[in-house]
Formats: sequence, structure tokens, C-alpha cells
Amino acid sequence: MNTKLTKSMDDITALCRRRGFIWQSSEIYGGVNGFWDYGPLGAALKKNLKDAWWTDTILCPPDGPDGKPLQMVPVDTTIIMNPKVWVASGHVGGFNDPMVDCRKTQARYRADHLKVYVPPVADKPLLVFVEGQEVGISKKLKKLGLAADQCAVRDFTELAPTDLARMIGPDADEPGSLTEPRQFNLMFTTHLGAVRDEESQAYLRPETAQGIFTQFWNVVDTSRVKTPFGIAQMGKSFRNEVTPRNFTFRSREFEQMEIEFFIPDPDVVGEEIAQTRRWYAWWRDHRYAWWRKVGLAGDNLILREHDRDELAHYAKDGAGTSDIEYRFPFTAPGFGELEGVAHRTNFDLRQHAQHCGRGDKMRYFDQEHNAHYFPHVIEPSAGADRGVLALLCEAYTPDADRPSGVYMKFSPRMAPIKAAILPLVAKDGMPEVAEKLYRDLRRRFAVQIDIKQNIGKRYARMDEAGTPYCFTIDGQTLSDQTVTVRDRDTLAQERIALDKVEAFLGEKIGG
RNA sequence: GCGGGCGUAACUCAAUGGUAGAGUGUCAGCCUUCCAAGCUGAAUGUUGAGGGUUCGAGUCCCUUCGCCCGCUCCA
Repeated sequence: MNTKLTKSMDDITALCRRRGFIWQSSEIYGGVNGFWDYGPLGAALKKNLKDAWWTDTILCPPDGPDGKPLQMVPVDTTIIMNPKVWVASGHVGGFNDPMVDCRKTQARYRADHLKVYVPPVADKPLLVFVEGQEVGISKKLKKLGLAADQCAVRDFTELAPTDLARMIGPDADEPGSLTEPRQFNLMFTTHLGAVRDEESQAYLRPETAQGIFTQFWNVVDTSRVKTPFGIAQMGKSFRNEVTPRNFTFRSREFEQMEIEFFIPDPDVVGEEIAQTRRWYAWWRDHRYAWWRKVGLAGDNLILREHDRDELAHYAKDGAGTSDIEYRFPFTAPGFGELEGVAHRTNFDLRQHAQHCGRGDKMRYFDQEHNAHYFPHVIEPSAGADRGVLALLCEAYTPDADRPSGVYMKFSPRMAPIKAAILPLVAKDGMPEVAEKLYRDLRRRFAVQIDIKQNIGKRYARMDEAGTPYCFTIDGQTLSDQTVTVRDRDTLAQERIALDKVEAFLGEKIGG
């Protein structure tokens, strides 16, 4: 029995595996770093989280700060898009530079920033330095018995990889510590069609947001929305992370739940300046409240406003950026990001308007203010897999007093199995009553029937699956048509009428 | 990518260089009127993978993959 009362990530991972929440992708082949599969319970849990997000942000969001019903519409865009999208968004240009690492000093340099002093004789080392930072170079050369005017200065990128063994890195003392230049782009590439050349190269999206931005104009033209309104999308994204770590927290394939909420440009519509801050704060606070509502209600969830200097380039001039963060066992006492809420200004829409060549013609027309502008955007961007991981960590509750040693305290709305139907013993007509109840309930709820083994083992199984309620058919059921309800968290039992079970679940689950 | 640690059944762990095992779980049967109880039986392993040393490798060596920790990275 596990008597540990603190939550350990190893124990949580073991339970996820044992009970079928999360497995390593392609495990029988040794797995693949940064990719994870959801088993039956995990897939159900994730769907519950995504359904809650869809319902609570698209179908029935809370009223906005203006007291009016929020306008929200969904889209579902492709993972592979025209590569120009990623040029416009800045994902291709900014991060495509080959980098060189120094094994000795752990330093990392851009290859195109490096210059090399090449001595006239082959048995002397080559001295590498960062362009513009040549302080102390002549001293270093002197030590090697060289003078600067004897050496040719070449670009690092012109030299052959075979020269690496003779090179002394900018911060190193001995040759041979530099690696070959490597591409450091976090986007996965692929090729469209049969020919694998530069022309056919495409990318797997690193964020779903750009699908929303590129279809912004079609949404406006077809769905009768006007600012302020939001477009929401959930879907897979891909980042070729250098170091996938911490279970599913940093995966290379992951699912996002993103909203782009479009509001008037405060510079154009003067009286709306305060609105930008108001909308930003409203989304920030409501997204935080939503995570608490789905089960992260304890001290482990925090809302953290970013400092000015950690803002992304597109958000520098904005109303702010904040993270909703969860204290995972592997980040404690620190926190890990679940969702970021950012005022992205109108950077993305302007970029796309410019790159597609139509420029200001693509400005949105605001009839109410009689003004053309590119709307600003508040972006609440959440990680579905990180949300699931947080739900798992939060639910994991060691309890030395119960036979399983642990139970999963999911909120009823998130629980993969809402209820179990258990005949106390497999005779005297109890299985038949249980089966009828099971057939009735499964039409509306995710329920399971379990007849095998003794009742204690079945309760224990349900504790590890996080099933909030167990209905048990016993001898008394046969005479008075009542069953017991066992509450997962309190272990308390009460009797309710067999024909009230469905209403009971409906009330507790909200289904 | 760098440095360190670790890979044996679904899980937790044994096995001096000499026949791969136990407990738990799972499954089947019996029993059982409320919390992994009891009895009987069954299935599950190319010891992460691939090489090498050896008469013989889970054990020693090399490579590789994966996991954990620390750096690095995270628009």
C-alpha cells in the first residue's frame, strides 16, 4: 500500500499508465520523445475538458463587460497552411538561424555572427570570435604565437566542418569544443507532393492562432459578427521542442484551445481606449475563473501578470499579458503555464494584410463608429493537454485509510466515468436489476457496470478511475426498489429510490 | 544539444558471470449481503533495442532508444 501522503509525479505517472489515462506514443517500439497517447480514461477526461471549453466559451459564454451576450463563433482550420503564413507571422524569419554550441562553456552562438582568424600555417589553431566583440583577441593570438596581421579573417560559415577540431571557441581555451552549425527552428517541416525540394516545403502549424487570423475576413463576411466578437478554435499544434520534458507538459504534438477576441482599434476609435484594458482584464479574470470551475480550485492555480520585459514583441505596446499557471509537482514550488491571455494589438492582422499584398484595403469597417481599422485582439490561448495534466495532478489524492491508497478527485463534470452500477453479489437477481439500470443510464451518462469480484475491489477500482458515484444493488433493492449511493470523496452512503437515480445523476453531473 | 543517474511481467521489486523469480494487479471458477477479504487455477518476459567479450551475460564492454535530474531552449 502506498502510505505516502505527498503527491509524487512518479506515482501520478504510474497511475496514469496503470489505469489507462496516458501512455507513451508507439511504446512497443521504444516510444518517441515528446509524444503521448491517451488511453480510454484519458481520452474521456480530455474530451470532457474540451467539451466544457466549447460550451463555456463558444455556445454559452458569460456576458461581456458591456453586459451584452458575447458573440463567439468557431472555426476549424488546417494544420498545414500556405508557408507564407509563417513568414507573415514571423515564425520563419526570426528563428531560422543556424546555431553553434560550445561543449565546454555551454555557450550558444549564431553561426552568421562568428568570424575566424585563420593562421598561415596548418598546425596552429583557428581562433573564433563573435563579430564586433574582438576585445582581448590580440592577447589570445599572441599567446598562440600569432599576430593579427598574419591571419586571414574568414566567415565561420565558409569553413569546412573538418576545421572544427582546430577551432578555439570565443569563450573557450582549447580547440575542438564547437559543434557543427545546426538549424534551430521549432517548426516541423514537411513537403507537399512527391518532389522534396525547397519549393514544396511546408510547415506543421506551431499555433492554431494563425488559422483564425487568416480566415478573419471570411468570418466577418459570412457570419454577421461585428466588433467586439471572438473566433475560437481548438486543434493540434506542433513544436519541435529541444527538450520535451515533464510528462505531457512540454510535448512536440499538443492541442490548443484558442480564442482571438477582436475589439475596436483604440487609436482609431478614441472613446474605446479604456475598453481595451477592460476587455483584457475581463478575459483574464474569466479564464482564471473557468479553470477554477473545472476543478483547479485550490491554492495550486494562480493568475500572474507578466512584467514588461518578458512580453512578446507583438505585445509590447499592449494592455498586458498574463498567465494562468498551475503548481505541478515537477514545477513546485514554482508554476507552469496553462493558458496565456495576451493583448496582441493588431499585429497579426496587419502582417497578413501586408504580406498578402492588399494592405489597408483589408481594414475592417466599423459602421457604428464609421471607421476603418484593423481590430485589436485579446488572445486567451490554453493548452488542452496541460489542462488535462493539471486535472490529473489536482485530482490525485493519496489516502492511506482506503484500500486503493489513492483516489482521483475529479469534479463530476470532468470525471471520465460518472457512475458505476454494482450488484453487491452476483446472484439473487441483483445482476439483472443492475443491468437494467445500466441500460437506462448509459443513454445519458458515461457509466460502467461491474459485476466481477467482491464489492471492495470494485469500489477501489472506481476510486482510481475517479468515479464520483457508485450505485449498489443489494438485498433491500429487491424488496423496496432502493439502491445505495456511495460518494467517492466522503465514502458516505445513502439510499435513494431506483427510479430517482437518473435524476440524481443529472443534478450532480449537470448532464 | 551538454553533463549526471536509471531501464527485469501491467505495477513494486528479487536473482555471486551458471535453469529468469516473488508479491500485487489482471483473467476464469468457487465463495462472498458494503470497501483491493478467502480458496483453486490461468495468462503475461527476445531482462528497452542492437552489437561485442565469454564455454556461458539480467549481471562486464560499446552503440542506440527511452525515462528522471541539472544546464540550454521556450518566438
